[in-house]
Amino acid sequence: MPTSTRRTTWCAHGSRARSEPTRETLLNPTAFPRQDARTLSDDGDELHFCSTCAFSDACLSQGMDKSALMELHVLVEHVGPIRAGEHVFREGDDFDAIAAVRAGTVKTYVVDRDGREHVLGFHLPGEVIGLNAIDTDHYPCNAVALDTVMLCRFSFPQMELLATRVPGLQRQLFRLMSRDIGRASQLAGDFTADQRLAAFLIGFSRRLAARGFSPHRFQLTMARTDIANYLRLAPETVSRVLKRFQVEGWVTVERRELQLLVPDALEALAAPVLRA
Amino acid sequence: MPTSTRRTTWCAHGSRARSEPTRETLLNPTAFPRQDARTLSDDGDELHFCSTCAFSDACLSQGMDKSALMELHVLVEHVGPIRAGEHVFREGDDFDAIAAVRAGTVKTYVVDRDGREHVLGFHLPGEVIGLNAIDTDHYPCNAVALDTVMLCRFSFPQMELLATRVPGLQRQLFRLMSRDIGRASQLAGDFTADQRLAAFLIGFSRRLAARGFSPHRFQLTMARTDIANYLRLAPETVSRVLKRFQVEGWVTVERRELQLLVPDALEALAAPVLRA
DNA sequence: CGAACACTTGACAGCCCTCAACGTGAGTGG
DNA sequence: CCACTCACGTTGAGGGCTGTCAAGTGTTCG
Repeated sequence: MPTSTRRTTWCAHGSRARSEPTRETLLNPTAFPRQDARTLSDDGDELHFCSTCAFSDACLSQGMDKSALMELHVLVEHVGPIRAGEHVFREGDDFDAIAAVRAGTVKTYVVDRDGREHVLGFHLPGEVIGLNAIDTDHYPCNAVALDTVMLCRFSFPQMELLATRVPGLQRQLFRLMSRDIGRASQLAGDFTADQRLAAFLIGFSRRLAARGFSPHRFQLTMARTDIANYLRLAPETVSRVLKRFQVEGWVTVERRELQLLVPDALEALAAPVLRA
Repeated sequence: MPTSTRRTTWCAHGSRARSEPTRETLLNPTAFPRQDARTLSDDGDELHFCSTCAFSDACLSQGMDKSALMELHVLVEHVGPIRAGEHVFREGDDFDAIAAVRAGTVKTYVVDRDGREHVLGFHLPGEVIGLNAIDTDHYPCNAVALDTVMLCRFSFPQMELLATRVPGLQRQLFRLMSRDIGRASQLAGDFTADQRLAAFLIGFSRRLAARGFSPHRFQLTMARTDIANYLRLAPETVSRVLKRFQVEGWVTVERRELQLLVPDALEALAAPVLRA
């Protein structure tokens, strides 16, 4: 019943923000101690937010003043941990918030009426989910945690309001959405299985690198089936192509542990997809 | 040279705005006379803009006050006519404006390094182009007129600025971009040629209907090759499937003139694609 | 230890792309 | 009015990529 109105399952089974701000705290942002920790796993409880956060660019580089920064900070609601298999939201839920992934991987997907699952995307730390729900006021897809996930939740009505006062935030939202448009269309092309998988691996590697993780050795947090449903291939094809890459000596694959030995070869394959 | 910085070709061969506002006019929005004409081919020289415009919803329904409406109106620069085959912008051009199609059809596409053309979308009257350029500050694709095109051009920096003062406009921009994300991902699925073409025809029909045109009988403004490159099919396949639809008695096709006889049959086929 | 699940590997078939040739309509110039 | 050109579209034959089906292996978890 996709048309029914129903409450979001946000944080349905996860614990709430580890230190839920009291109303007094909300009105007194200075209560948050300033820290300079910039580790990948920081919990965001400082003015500069999580260093991995998609909004940190907006905050730090766009000349956002301190008061605006604090206002954004007050909006944040820490959600999690959400365990693997638990849903962040489901298709048809009322849209009321977007979220930045703080840790873990979120998969967004839809199920068509034939029961086939279509994976829309995998969202890594620092990336934002929920932007495609703005148009219809309902989430048009499901979002599920692939491993243990921590989120920064932002009420969208409040975010919208703040964006009118903070041009840097508005601009960052525009950029994020614009980026999603491009990313969504890049896999729409008719590419071979090899090209698709190479593009997936290179894209994954680049996104990890952008957040400070190793681009050469990383873990695939999703099942082969998920990759297949994302790339519009059969799971068997994913398996076969990965094998072929391994035989070529371009990668090593051990369960979900992946190592890129010859990134250039994959880049060459992926070129038409990534820079189509 | 996709990395080179180069001026946009906006209105490269078309005539400029028919009544370019003077600086005084810009500062005196009341100089624009109010009109109530709401025809599909109105030229937008009134407060309510073209009735087909994607922003008219934002203006009229979101409670935008009169002064804000006038400010938006002042931003509009009428561009055209642009003749078939002329480009609105090209990949790599500096991004400085978005545009609403006022009349005609615009095709956006990219050419990969193998020389193959990938059509990203067809943009009908009332729809907006250029939103996917915000992220990189350069247009990531080409935009070409398929027939005689008229545009409403909006300087994006000015639009952004105005959006901070007019929440309704900001919201409309968010909605438009959110919609594009969804639309871009819906053809990413692995569907049969029949499903893709049915979805294309139904989608085209619906979009025309939304702007007041006949949903049952319309003209395909693009070549079979364009449709094929959009749906990731071979032109021959498009031809064959269209033929099959015609044999089934679902449509009549005469060159680019198309008539939907049994929309339900096509809807059924397209269902997995449109509401995947 | 057994069951469920994820993943791999193999055989086969089907959809659609490729290649090729032909038909058609619009525009041009004689 | 007609011949010509050219782009666009159609139709046919053949082959390749990848999906489907099936069986087997390895891993996790109860």
